[in-house]
Amino acid sequence: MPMADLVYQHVMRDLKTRIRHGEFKTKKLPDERSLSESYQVSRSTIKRAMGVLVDQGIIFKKRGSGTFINPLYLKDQSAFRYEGKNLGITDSFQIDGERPKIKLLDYQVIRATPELQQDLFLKEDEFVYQIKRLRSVDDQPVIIETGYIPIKIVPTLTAEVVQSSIFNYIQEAQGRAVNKSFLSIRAQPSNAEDQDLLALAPNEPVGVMEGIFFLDDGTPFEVSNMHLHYKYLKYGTFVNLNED
Amino acid sequence: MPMADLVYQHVMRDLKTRIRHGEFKTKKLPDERSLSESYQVSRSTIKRAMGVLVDQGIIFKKRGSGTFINPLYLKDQSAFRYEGKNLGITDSFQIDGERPKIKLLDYQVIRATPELQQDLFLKEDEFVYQIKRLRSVDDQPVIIETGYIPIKIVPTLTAEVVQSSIFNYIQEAQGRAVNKSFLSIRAQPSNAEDQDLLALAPNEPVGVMEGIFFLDDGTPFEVSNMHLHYKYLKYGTFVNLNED
DNA sequence: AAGTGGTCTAGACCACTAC
DNA sequence: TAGTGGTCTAGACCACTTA
Repeated sequence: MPMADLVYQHVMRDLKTRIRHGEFKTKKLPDERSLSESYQVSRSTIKRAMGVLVDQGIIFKKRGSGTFINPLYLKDQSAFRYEGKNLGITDSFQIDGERPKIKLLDYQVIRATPELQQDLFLKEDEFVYQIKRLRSVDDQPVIIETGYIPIKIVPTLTAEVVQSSIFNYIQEAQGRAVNKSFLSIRAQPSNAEDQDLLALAPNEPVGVMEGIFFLDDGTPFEVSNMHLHYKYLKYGTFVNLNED
Repeated sequence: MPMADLVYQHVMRDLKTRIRHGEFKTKKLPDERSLSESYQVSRSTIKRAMGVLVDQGIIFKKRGSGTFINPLYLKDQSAFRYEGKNLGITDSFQIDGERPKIKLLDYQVIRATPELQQDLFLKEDEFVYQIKRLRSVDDQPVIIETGYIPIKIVPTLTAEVVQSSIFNYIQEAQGRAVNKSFLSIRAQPSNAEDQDLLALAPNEPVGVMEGIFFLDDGTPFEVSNMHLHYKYLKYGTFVNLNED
């Protein structure tokens, strides 16, 4: 991450920190004009910073009254570990700031199935990498991930690269960033492999996340199927039922 | 719906229509300054309108180059049905267009627990309805839902209303709509009650969704805890991996 | 160098809430 | 009536892409 020192991002992060530290006991934030004054930035910038927190479900606003902290955020911040839109998925997956270890389970090139052809906009007889990996945090296996990437997009992929971050690799090698995805989330009973690799009891389930990841020019880059240890499937999101 | 005639929403909808009608064959939209001119609004307003479309995955921007239409949007708009809308939650819960049957399991008024006081912005000694319902589709039990609603918001609630749609009721009775929610989603092994009510085998899990629903003025309206039959827990969303 | 999107400002005016 | 968030403007300046 560039970690730019944009003003609104700085304000946003600072507010988040102050919220987490319980500074606003009344659950009410200072009004926008005061914040504009204290941060020495324009009110527009305050609004933008707050807008991110609203999208993340951390705060909400009541016109005429003020800005309030979402009680759920204070109650169970772990549910916000992925913070709505900013799900750190697959390559950039992080838990408590620590990058998971990766074990390569399988790595080969296969002919794209009809489904993959559709999802990745491939023609018949095009090929994809099939990459199966196990990610662990603190020796706790967390995700079994099977990814499919068209060889024509990353013809230079190697087994070595695949054991770290593919997203970083394509960013560095080609200057193209992965910045959007479509995700679908569900749950199901664990199968034998899940139980084996994720150290699950037979009655414990897995979360299933299927995603299509896009490059910044809109090209579908990867289809990924993930089985998550159920304790790590926690998705918090703010849903605005308007705006369409 | 108020369907306000906000400028940025008008621009947003107009752009979406023009995109759908294939007006921009080159996949490139006019630049922001031109649009500002042609719509006779400020560039900021153009940016805001476009921001909504970016969030919806319909367009994407490349600094220095321009604004482009996501090819996936033109090829398969159905994949873009978009978030909350199909989520189908609680009252508006729908599966394949069919409204589920509701069985009332429990209905009483209790003193708000400290946790509920916090989530619903209640003072001590305020009361809430506790409503436990089982929803079924085609005789298949799907959701065990326990909801908590402050009596002061809907003092006229009855057992009869509770067996259909509370959201519709408050909309009709008070003209207030539920239009925002914060949801947290996870999964866990089913307990005895889950297995009994949802007809689950011991190894089959439940999806757990906890939500706070807000009225259009920002008032927290309901806290809901749902146990879903795992086959009906499916959440799809667009994720922007930037901004954090 | 020209064009395009990104950030930020300073302020006007509106809509709603609380007292 | 005072306070708060919402919308919109007009414009400055920056960063990146393309040529």
